[in-house]
Amino acid sequence: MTENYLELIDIEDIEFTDEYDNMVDIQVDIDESFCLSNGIISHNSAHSTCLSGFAVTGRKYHGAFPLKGKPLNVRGEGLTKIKGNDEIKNIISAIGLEFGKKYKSTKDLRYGKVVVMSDQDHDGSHIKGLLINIFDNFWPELLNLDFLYEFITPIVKIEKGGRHRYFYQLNDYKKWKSETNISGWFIKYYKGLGTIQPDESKLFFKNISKHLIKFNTKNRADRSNLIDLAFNKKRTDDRKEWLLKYKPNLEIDKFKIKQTYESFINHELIEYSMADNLRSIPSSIDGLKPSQRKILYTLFKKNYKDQIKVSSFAGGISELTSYHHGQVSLEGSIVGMAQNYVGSNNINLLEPKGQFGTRLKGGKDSSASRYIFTKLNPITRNLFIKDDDKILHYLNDDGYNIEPDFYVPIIPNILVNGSDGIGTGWRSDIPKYSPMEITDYLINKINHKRKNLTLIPSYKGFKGEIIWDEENNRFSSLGVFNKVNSTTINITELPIGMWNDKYYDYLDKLVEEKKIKDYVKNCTDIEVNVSIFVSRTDMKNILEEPYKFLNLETYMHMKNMYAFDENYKLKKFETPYDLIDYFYDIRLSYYGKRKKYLIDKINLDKSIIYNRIKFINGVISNKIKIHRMAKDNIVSQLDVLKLMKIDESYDYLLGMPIYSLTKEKMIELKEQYEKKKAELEEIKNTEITKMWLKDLKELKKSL
DNA sequence: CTGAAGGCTAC
DNA sequence: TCTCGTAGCCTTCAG
Repeated sequence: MTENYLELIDIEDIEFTDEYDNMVDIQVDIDESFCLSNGIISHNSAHSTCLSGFAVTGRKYHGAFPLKGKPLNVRGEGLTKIKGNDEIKNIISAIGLEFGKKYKSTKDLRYGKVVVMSDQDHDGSHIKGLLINIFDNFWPELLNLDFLYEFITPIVKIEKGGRHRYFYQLNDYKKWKSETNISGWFIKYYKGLGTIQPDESKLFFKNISKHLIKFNTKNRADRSNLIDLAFNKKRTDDRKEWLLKYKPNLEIDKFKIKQTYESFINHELIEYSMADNLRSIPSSIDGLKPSQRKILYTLFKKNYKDQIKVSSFAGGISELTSYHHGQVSLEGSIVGMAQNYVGSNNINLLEPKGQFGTRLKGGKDSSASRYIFTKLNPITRNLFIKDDDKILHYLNDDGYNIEPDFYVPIIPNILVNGSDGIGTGWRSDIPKYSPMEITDYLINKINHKRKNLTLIPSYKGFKGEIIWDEENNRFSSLGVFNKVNSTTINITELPIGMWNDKYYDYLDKLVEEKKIKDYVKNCTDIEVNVSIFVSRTDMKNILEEPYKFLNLETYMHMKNMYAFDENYKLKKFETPYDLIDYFYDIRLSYYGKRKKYLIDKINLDKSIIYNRIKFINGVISNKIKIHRMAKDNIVSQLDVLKLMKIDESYDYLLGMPIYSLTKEKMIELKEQYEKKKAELEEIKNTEITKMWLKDLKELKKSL
């Protein structure tokens, strides 16, 4: 994790030059009159970026304080929680702030300015926002006092020969790239502050005034309202509206245009919120979030022969797919995809080899990623067919092809494994359904059956019942209990999402409240078996509303079935049938694409064979003379005969081994040609729905 | 009615 | 090295 800095610097007003020459940083001596007070220094690794800088500026007037992770969103939060938050406590004591004080100047503070230094990425923007939120919430007057700044570090560095240039805006870099022949230029992206080298930190701190951007207030009320829009936990509907108005590519050049809080929220923070949704809410077509898709893509592409350690696998994914986030998070996603205990996955696309967690703790009992292994579950390729790999739209990360925007499985995986995601403005909850039933539903739909199946959520290995609750517009999952005798109840299944540990807590409470006498657990990590002992009189009451009393009921609903459509617009689905209908048209069009791809491929194969036959025939019959001929001469002979070229060359003919220039080989090729011809006819005559049905049949076999 | 908890990808 | 904290939304449940 890269640390984010709340950097405390006391300086006089800084004159910003209108023109910032970012070709080379200009060397300027640090003006000590900028600085006034003591610094606060932390002790961990990323802190060194700042400390390197302090080697130039001196530490007398600068203090740096490292933050860990995301700061608390204090808006609407109780004072007890806020005052108990270590991070907030430290920030307040470092700056010398007091709750409830209305600041007219920064004289009483230990620092006259606060500079936020965070990674130049989406989460970095979020952290800046959360810090702004703290000040606006408690000390809004401070934000009118030229108090808050951000420290800007480059996003990209380009180098050639002795020359180098830093880019601070992606648009500037893109513009340069489009206008320049980039060959010979070494291009380095700064992902996180950790990329910055110590001598570079020194350079940036030497020119500190060039790197500080002040946050300005245009209008105090507007500012506070906008910050409230972003961080008030109750204003999710306003945030939906805000995000629906999002327009991409509105990067503001902070060096040329005065940075305001308003523009920060509307042009920078909003990018985080959009990205937050993109990573948290799945695609309606493959049911995957980007990190999961990267995992799958890597498995498909690398074709590991054996199981691979989860921690090294995560490294491989980062490398291959330009995953720019933390390893721990990615490892968590791998583990999640391989889990197969009741309530986790209906089809675990990855196989768990080692302890990946159990229903006892809802998967939280998985072992560390360096101890556990995984591999592709073979059935995954029955869902995500290999022939489709060629027709997907692959994303591009700065010139490298990475995973596709979405896969197109043969059944809507989003319904198979469901999804939970929490974004900004929206969350997405999609229950799980039986892959077998979805497959049958699709087969019926393809065959235009009038009456189709009714789909009810389904969880692999679940022994209880799932029933529709008309009154509450939701499904109930019910555990399984048994009255053994007049004082004993035996429980053999817990409802979906009720993990054993959580259930024992509940029973402990019942014992404490004397609602039951005692209980005995005989559970394994797979089988539920709990005996509950009660009095005869209590038994009667319990059996009146057993599921409620025994806490054996959980719910699942279809109120938040949001997923991204094929254009990555957020789409709401009311029922699983909606999702299938949407999926159906897209999948069918992809069968069309697959068919076209296969026809083109077989056609090419056929032409190659045909031309080889013609070539061999020519050589044998001496129509083509190759003995003692220069290559150019052979090529012109082939030109005359109008043989096919591949990539502007005849290499696929001229590269044939000598021993294939025989009659026997020609006969063999003729057989192959006939085979290809038949194959082509067959595929041309196969309706795409038939192709689909064939895949579905294969899937059913492996289910 | 309010507050807390849980789920999950990220810091 | 491991454990723990934070965001974001929505439903459910406890107080």
